[in-house]
Amino acid sequence: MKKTSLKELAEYLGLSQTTVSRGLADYPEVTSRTKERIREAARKLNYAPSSTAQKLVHGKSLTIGHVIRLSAHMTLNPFYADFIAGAGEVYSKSGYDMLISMATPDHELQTYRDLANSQKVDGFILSEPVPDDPRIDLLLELQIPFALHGRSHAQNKPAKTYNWLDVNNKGGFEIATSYLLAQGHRDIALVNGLETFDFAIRRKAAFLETMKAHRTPIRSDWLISGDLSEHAGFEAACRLFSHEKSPTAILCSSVFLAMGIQRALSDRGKILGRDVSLICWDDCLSGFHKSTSTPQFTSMQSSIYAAGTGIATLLLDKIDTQDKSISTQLLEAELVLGQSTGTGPYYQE
Amino acid sequence: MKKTSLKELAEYLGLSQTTVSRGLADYPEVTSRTKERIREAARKLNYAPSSTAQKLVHGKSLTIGHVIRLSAHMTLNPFYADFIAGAGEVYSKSGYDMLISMATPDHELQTYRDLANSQKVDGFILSEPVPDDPRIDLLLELQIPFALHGRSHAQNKPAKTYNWLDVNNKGGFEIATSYLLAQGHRDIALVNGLETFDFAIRRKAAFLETMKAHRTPIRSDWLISGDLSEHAGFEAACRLFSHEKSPTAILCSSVFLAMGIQRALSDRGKILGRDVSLICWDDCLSGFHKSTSTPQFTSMQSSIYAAGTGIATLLLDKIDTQDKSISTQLLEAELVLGQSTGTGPYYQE
DNA sequence: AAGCAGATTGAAAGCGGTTTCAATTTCGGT
DNA sequence: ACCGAAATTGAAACCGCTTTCAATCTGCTT
Repeated sequence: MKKTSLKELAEYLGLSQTTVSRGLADYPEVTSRTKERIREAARKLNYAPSSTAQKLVHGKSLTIGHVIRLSAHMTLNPFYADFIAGAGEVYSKSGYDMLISMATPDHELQTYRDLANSQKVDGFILSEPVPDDPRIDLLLELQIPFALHGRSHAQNKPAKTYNWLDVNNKGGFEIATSYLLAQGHRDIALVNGLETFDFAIRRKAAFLETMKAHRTPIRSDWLISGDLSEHAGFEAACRLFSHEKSPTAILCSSVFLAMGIQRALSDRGKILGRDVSLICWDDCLSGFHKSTSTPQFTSMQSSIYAAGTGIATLLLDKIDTQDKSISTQLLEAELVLGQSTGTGPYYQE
Repeated sequence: MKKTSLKELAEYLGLSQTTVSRGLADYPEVTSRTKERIREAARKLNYAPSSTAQKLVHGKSLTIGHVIRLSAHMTLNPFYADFIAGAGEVYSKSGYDMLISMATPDHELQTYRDLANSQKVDGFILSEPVPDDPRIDLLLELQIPFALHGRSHAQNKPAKTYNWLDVNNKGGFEIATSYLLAQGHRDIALVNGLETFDFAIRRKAAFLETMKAHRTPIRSDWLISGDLSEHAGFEAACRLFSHEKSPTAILCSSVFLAMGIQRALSDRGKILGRDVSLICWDDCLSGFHKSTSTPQFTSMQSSIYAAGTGIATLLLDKIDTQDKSISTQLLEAELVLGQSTGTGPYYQE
């Protein structure tokens, strides 16, 4: 099956390229009879317009770029798959394509620059923001549409103006902390992500503020931050339970951490929900937990797939309508009770 | 910062488009002095060639397509992130882009067809093959280069000829089964993936054959297959340990299954490595386990990241050299001893 | 039958580059 | 000072499509 060009198709039909092009694009001035002829010939000759040529004419790439930062350890956030799936869904429905590019941290900004300048993409979705994220300044300067998944905490600068969609990390951890307090826990530890990331900063702030509001003391060695891996969770729990005094409840930032914590507790003969309570943030990695009756972990749930569809919709809307205004969107996380929480020593009806 | 076209750049320099184009492409016939002038002006005016225009003239898209099948449950294989990271690494080094498209099962073939006909991609990487995978026939017919991650078991047809890269599932499970037998286990259960997938078929065959070769009986209700999720692992283990007679060792197809199995055993007060042995297939989801001293699970390890780089390299080589011959590559999985295995009742020095 | 509006059709000009091929310039040799 | 070869440069064609604008073809009015 060979590829046919518009020219060949037109010659075959004895028509001009103009008419054939218009016929396929369903222009009103082409008779429906000839339209039918054209469509049939196109099918027969297996014709499909070259998207490259179309892009050139229209001056748009109909492509959205996602640049994935490969850290030094080549580690990649497994949730990214879900996020991309959500965004990709939206793209295909709107006739857009998704271009994914890997970049090591030192090439990252240049990658954005190249993609924008060569006009390979009409816009970007950014993930994993850090405070004062330099990508924001760059893309504002390049004047290319973009939307950020999360927010970038700006320190001494005027408020940035850019599109973002974030989950309410602060509100979520306020709810979680309050819940643990209400269940009679006072000795609560935090096992968080690296505080170079915006989400970790917000979650920690929520935890500290809520504890303070309840006049509950916090032990600084119970504030742990690190990778969001099973191993890091295991190590953190080992540290938390190596002294005589240990927490009765833990708040952690990922299901992977939660699994590691559970393993460490198991090793010590402690049972989650009975001896120690645990609430974890759960980005709902699909396929991980299907319709269990009661979930293993009590968690703050938010679908990262939904975040993907939401942010893609937001960006495409900005691009299609040429709307220069800024949109932001905050998704709420939901407290879902599982088997990992129970009442603490200070509980009262 | 506005975009500049070649024409504008040429006018600014007082040169022809031809010379400027050649200067930027580092043609030998342009004096190094003018080359320098051109490069500087390009930098100053922020010029970068339009990749669309370049693609049109070269007739190639320099893009590889990955079509991701979204199952009915919108569930996505989390390992895919790693696989893509590996492939993406190779692409960026070779100047290729990666186009990712989501497709529901009923639109899947059409998605491939559209991408190929509109010449958006120069080739495809296929994942998650099923027996007699229809995508293979389609792409062979469309005459577009592609490579399959895995293999497609053909039933009553002549041997397919296509490029593939697979991990040695059969060899891996033979090693794992033999190891369990050598450690004195006889009552071994298999918790496998869905047998609609090629890898699951091969692993089951390896298990059955190895058991048979050792004249060890197999209980059909100890052959379980299902999703590769934590939950499925939990359920499978619950089933395996609900009768008086239960296995002393388990072979399972994913770390997620392993975690679910461990949880179910924990609930029953059984300890992995002491009461029950477990070997799991581990695709080495990055960030999941960083340099632990002794790994939690004994496993057959194979890096899916490496599979991504390998298959991308294979495909790009075929495309760049126009080589029509077929290449195949089999990666070996490695048995890595962890804490989840110990000797069984029939063990002897 | 002439005149004209309205309906179809097509030639040609881009879109932004690369490349062929011809034209011009430079330079060494005599 | 003159000639030809080598080095440099540029005009124009082309990649495959869309769209402007002019040309042709209808059918209807008077």
